[in-house]
Amino acid sequence: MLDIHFIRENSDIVKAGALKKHIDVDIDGLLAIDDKRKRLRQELETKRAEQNRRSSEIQLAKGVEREKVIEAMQHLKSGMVESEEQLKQVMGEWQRLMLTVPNIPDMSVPDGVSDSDNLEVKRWGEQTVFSFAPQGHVELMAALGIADFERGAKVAGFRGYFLKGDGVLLANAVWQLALKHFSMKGLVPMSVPSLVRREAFLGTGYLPQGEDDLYKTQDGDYLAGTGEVATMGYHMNETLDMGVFPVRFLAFSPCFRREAGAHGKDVRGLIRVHEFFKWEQVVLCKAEHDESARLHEWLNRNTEEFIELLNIPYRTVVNCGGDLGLGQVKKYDIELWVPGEQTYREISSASYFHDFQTRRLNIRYRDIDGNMHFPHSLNSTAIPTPRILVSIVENYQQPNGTIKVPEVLIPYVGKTVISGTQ
RNA sequence: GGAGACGUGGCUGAGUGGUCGAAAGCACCUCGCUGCUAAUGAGGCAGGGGAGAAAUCCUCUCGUGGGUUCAAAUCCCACCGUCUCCGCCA
Repeated sequence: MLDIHFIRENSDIVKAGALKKHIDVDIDGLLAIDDKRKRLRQELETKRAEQNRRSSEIQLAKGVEREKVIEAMQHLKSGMVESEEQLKQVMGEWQRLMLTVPNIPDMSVPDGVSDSDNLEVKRWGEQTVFSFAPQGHVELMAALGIADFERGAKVAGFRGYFLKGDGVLLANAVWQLALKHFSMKGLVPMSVPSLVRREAFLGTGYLPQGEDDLYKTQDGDYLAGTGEVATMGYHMNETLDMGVFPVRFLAFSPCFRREAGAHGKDVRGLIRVHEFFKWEQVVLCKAEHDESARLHEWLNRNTEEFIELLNIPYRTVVNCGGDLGLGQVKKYDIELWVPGEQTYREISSASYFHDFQTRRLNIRYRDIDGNMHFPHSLNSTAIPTPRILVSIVENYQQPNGTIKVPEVLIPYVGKTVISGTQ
């Protein structure tokens, strides 16, 4: 959510921002409603002031005088009911519109409509060259018996999967290495809920617009698609001490995604699944743009370093306006080389939001002068499993269909080659 | 699933119809005292919105939303949340 004062004073910038994000929003409509809201409020406040004045007179008045004032009050009050009703209606509309106003993308965000317009800003490592015809991860893993997609579908339905034997070891090894790598950066590990109340989804900006992408329980809670939701909810409705910044969390959680709009996409394998696990970096910092931008680079670099440890070729893109979420100011995606598809596939997403989320979540802090501010928030994937396994097994495959274990994972996997689980 | 209790400022916690946006303590800030630290004295200190150059003034907020009343933190209703006990259970 943006500050209404900011929207009023910078309506051109807000409109341009929405345009860049290809999001339809009625700023003029909002401003008209806001005028109405201000006017009604003023009227009502004048009447209330009158009421309060009279009310204190009643306390002092005695006898007949008192009766007279009370009667006058009754008239005054009936005149207020209508204004109150009107204001309530206007407020409802106002709030609904406020939730639709997107945050403004940074100057450095390129124009574009979809992820195909994202701009590559970095490329690391050589695309893996094979002396044989490389296989895709589905065939590789199924043949080794470290994943089972057929039974996955039998039991869990479309996009279901089992990991098995060394597939589990591999996933576990990634988790452990991630825990070590990201903790050493100063992030505090946290195991966070996936089953979360609606409030935190509204606060992070996943609702009200993203209802279709979420699984909902019969109790009205939702299954989170990312640990970001619970982690941002952690300090919801709190006033923080300035000394805590930057707050840096490393959240681990199961993630659930309906993939409602992705029916034809990535129908096989571990790229797009309904249920996975993710380490997520979440940061709160002082309300300063430079600090946000600096930490954004830092978060993204943390993940790049992790991929470099695994020694998998990747590229980093800066997402175009049309590929940004409602609250995001700027976003980097890291994409790993997937030999089976001869393309780079997204593994990570790092974004910052300024105070868009903290406003909605009512997270505040007091500065040295005692003034209240909404801190800035950022988040970035640390690493998701099992998607990361796709790039690991495909890039590390050998002619005989076995998988070399990446050097850094050997201590955790306990072997150098994955040669099959029966 | 059954029964009950509770929800007040950054925190703890008092407050059962007007003089309450709210005692007291902690934390914090300013000034004073004090070689330093510690201790201590005086004062200040909730948030949102509006008017104003400012001082200040107006208004709303005691979980949320309704209701009663001239007047609600306080009474009534609904909802949300938290806790305790019993039952079940990994």
